[in-house]
Amino acid sequence: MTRNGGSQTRAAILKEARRVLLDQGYTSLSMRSLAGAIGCTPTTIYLYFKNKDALIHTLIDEGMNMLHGKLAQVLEETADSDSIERMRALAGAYFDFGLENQEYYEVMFMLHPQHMDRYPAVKYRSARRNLELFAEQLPEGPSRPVAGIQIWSALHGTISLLIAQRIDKKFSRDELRELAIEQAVAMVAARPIEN
Amino acid sequence: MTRNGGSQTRAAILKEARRVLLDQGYTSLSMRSLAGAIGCTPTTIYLYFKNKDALIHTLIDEGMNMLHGKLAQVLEETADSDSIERMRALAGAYFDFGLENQEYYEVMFMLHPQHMDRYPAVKYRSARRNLELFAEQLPEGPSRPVAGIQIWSALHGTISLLIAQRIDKKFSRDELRELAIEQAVAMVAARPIEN
DNA sequence: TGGGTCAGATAACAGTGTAAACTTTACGGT
DNA sequence: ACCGTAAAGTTTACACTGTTATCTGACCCA
Repeated sequence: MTRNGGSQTRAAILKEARRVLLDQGYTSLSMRSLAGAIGCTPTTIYLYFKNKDALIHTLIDEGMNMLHGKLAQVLEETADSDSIERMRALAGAYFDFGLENQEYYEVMFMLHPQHMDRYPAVKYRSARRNLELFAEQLPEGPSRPVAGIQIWSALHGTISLLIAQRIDKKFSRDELRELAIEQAVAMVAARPIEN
Repeated sequence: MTRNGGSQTRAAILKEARRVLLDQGYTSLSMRSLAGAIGCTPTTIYLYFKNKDALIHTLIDEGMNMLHGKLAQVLEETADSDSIERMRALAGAYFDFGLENQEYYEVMFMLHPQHMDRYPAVKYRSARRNLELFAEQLPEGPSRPVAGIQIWSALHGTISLLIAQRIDKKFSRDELRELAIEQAVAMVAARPIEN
């Protein structure tokens, strides 16, 4: 490969990795095919990423930031609405992000924990930031954080089962989307659990 | 390998596959290590299973039957309870099955759709049977089937995020379990959506 | 002119799923 | 008792995978 000052190569690796991830899926993302596509040898990638997991972690980070950008935008657009309408928009945006960026969603939330072993704890910040946006729409109280997780989990359940193709095709995505969103909305109105 | 009449070998393959799946996890389940453990060559396995996916499909089937057995037992035990109590027990049993048989749960509901491509459509029956048990606890109506899916999805969301280790450890499993179950129960009491 | 440093390449190790061709074993019929 | 056949299992090979240790070549600076 012609030398180009390092950071350009790193960028090329990530660009191609994104492309493969979206076009062919995670399974096709191999260090060798990646190197072949950008015109370098596999070992060159190891100059910029400690290993394949580190590369994936970078993609996870990207995904988390994309998601945060989208959710933050929704919050801005619904600043004048009530918290129910805001949650409806937020849940809808999360759902759509998952299905429109399936391969990103997969590495972000579905990839085997083995690949997360070396995921630096610091980086979870960008992930947590996203979830807090859900919790913040809920009435204050000691159970607010866990209720935020619950909303997220339920949305994730539908999305991940759709992505994993475990739901009978006779159920339409729109139908499932609507139901998942309304369940999230219901938790905004619900009285917080006292304890 | 000493010859033993075929079906014994098939049984040995499945037994060892189960063991590896539960002890070392899906990632460690390789045709070669499997063959090594039962004392045959990798190609012998191909006499009994078309390929690795076919072997996994068999394990998925096993898991589906295990799950069905457990849920059916719960239904028997709660035959005299009301539908709310029955759903509480059902959801709890599903949740516990997922976390007590993580590796089974993974291949059943979380494994990449690529591995499902060749999963014979007929076999989905055993999967559907499980989900219908949820729907049957709901009030009758046109939206009953999809509401059953919704209950299942929400439960799956929490379980799969726990298995994938994407939930902050400060949230206890019991807390998340309770919340997930109560959300399922809430759908039994809810008025069905009229349309 | 000589070092040193950094980007990248070579070659190799250990592993993966899978297919074609080959060998061994067991059994049923003459 | 023998032999042919079919089943059961093995050998060998292909085309992949992630990863490492070692080596090469280019550039900058003293």
